[in-house]
Amino acid sequence: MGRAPCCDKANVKKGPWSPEEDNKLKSYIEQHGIGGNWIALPQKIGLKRCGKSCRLRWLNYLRPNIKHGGFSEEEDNIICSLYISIGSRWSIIAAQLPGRTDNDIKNYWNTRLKKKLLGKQRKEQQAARRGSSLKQEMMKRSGGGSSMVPNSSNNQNPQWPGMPPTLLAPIPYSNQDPRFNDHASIRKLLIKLGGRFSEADLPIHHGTSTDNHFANYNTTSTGQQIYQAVNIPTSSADAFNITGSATQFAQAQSYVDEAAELNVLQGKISSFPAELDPEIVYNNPQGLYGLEFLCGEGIVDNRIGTTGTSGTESNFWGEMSPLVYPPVASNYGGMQQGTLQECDFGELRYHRAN
DNA sequence: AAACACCCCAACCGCTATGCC
DNA sequence: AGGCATAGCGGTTGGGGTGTT
Repeated sequence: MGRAPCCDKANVKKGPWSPEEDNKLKSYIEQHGIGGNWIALPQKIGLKRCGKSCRLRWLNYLRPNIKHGGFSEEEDNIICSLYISIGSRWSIIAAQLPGRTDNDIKNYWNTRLKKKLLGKQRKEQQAARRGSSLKQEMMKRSGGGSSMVPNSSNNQNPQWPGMPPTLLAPIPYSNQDPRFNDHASIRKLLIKLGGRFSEADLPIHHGTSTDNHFANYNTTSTGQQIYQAVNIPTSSADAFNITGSATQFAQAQSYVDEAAELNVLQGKISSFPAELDPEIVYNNPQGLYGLEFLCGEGIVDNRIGTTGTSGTESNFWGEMSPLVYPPVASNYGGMQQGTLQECDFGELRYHRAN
């Protein structure tokens, strides 16, 4: 048995809005407000539209101070940063971008930013391939060596000191690869890239005027930017420039609180190289199983090659890379006593207990 | 110039959250 | 406390626009 429809579908107009309909809706709301009931609104003003449709039209298009297109570099970074930290909560992301609607950001992400990101990934992969073949060539000339043991001089990742280079090895990419069709994978990829991408990485360019803002894209921006953007809210609610409703603020704040808690948790994990000996990780896949969510599946994929790929939002927080969340010591005690026990991090509890 | 392919975005759909009775 | 109505959200779709062959 399905849910009762919100309106009489037969007597409701669908499709694009006409200027007349827009005018009716806009002038009514400007004079009388919404009146707390979107469902009743279309009848009041003689519109043959569903209340939901009116609401969407107002929020996404007619509302004052709405911006369309022309996303700035700063907005790109904010979107990417928040996507890393909270995923596809478009309404919350929109609350951080004055004049932007969740629908707009969602569309922008799906049509532009995601592709930009994948373009970057492809480039890195090509670069890595080139580097890898060069390395093989040098190995041949020098008499070779064990591929199983990383060279000590190579054992640091320049971008993330202390992190074995293997952990950030490029993930094989193809357009058809289903791994890149889900949000979790994209987010991991974004984290891996440190949020860096430039216009040059954009595989497709439409040449519209709205693309101009990419012209000055700072290609030297680093994961630090992402780190800052993501972490600012955890230290101060003021940093969240809430332009939405009080509800949105409360909701956003709750995510911020969650993120702050995760900071603590991830802070513990982020000392991975010291506390989780890479040797153990590499040589003991069973021990790692269940922990991949703390390090990103790509890590396990690359090194061990066996991991479950649920790819669902259910383990959303767990999928966040510790790279994004540096240690925050102050709340660690509380985290140990409180949140951790309530979280369903079975494997984590297991490893903590052992 | 026409046909086709691809992209973008407005709008829809279905689900969950919330508030009220 | 439970049920219902509405609001709000995120995923998806379809049509128009633009680029390519």
